[in-house]
Amino acid sequence: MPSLTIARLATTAGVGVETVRFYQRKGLMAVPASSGAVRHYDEADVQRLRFIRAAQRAGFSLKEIAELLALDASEDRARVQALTRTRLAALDAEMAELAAAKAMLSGLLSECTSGKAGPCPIIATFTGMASH
Amino acid sequence: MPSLTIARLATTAGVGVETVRFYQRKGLMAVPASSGAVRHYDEADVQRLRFIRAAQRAGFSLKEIAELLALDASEDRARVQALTRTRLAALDAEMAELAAAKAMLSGLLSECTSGKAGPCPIIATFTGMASH
DNA sequence: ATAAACTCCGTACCGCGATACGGAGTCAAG
DNA sequence: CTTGACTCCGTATCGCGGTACGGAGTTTAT
Repeated sequence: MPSLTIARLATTAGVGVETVRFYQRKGLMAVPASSGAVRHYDEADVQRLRFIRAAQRAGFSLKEIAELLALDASEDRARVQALTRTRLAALDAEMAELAAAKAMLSGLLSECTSGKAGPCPIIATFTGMASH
Repeated sequence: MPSLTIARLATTAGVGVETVRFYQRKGLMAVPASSGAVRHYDEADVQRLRFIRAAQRAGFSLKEIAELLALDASEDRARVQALTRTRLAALDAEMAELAAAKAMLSGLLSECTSGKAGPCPIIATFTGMASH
């Protein structure tokens, strides 16, 4: 059985030791029972940490991730699907926001590049497109 | 001259009174000189607040927004363009992240919808695609 | 067997962007 | 001319996601 110290666990999963402890405090990971004074971790813990990072990249909060982790072992497909659909919708909204922001900034950039002299009309550019 | 109290300024711009004060403390807005005990605001302040919200939507931090506001009156087109280009690049990166997250979640959703019974393989789905 | 490195655990602190609280002063309506 | 709403200002607190510190105990290499 591959037994890791907390430092090896952390570096394997690409996080800091303090972050692992933080996740333990937040209930995202169990603190393993220690036979002795030093606690040991295994491959499942690495997977769990990797999952947490991936879910964060998908925009889930740590609280939601805790729920997903709890759900992983459960049969509650409906709940998982609900969380997932909610997040997908949020992602679509965020992408639309980003697209709008890109358009705005591109506009500012061309305004600011083409003009000859004087200040770029930063505030005017933004507020003109701020209808949201 | 349209003179607004802080509460009317705030609600007109769609923020809270405390938020206006917060921005003043952060140097994003000047505290107007008061003739008397109550300070007065005008349309330019509303524009400024709207600009702040728009710039936030574009992903600028308050610190960067403070710089943009300072730059608005200056002739430093190069600096404005640099900030803008940096933010555009960051937006592209964020959009790629979101697209990847969408793909991941869509995968999970179909996994979880199609299967008959038992738990959805949440962790497995994420960690399998976590190559990033 | 001793020094260096690591672990454990609690607690404090960080940056960000707000939001809340509370006392004193002020302003407008009845 | 009082009452109630609003303002001013300082300071405290919040939620999020960590990061840092420090003392005591434990492993590991030499």
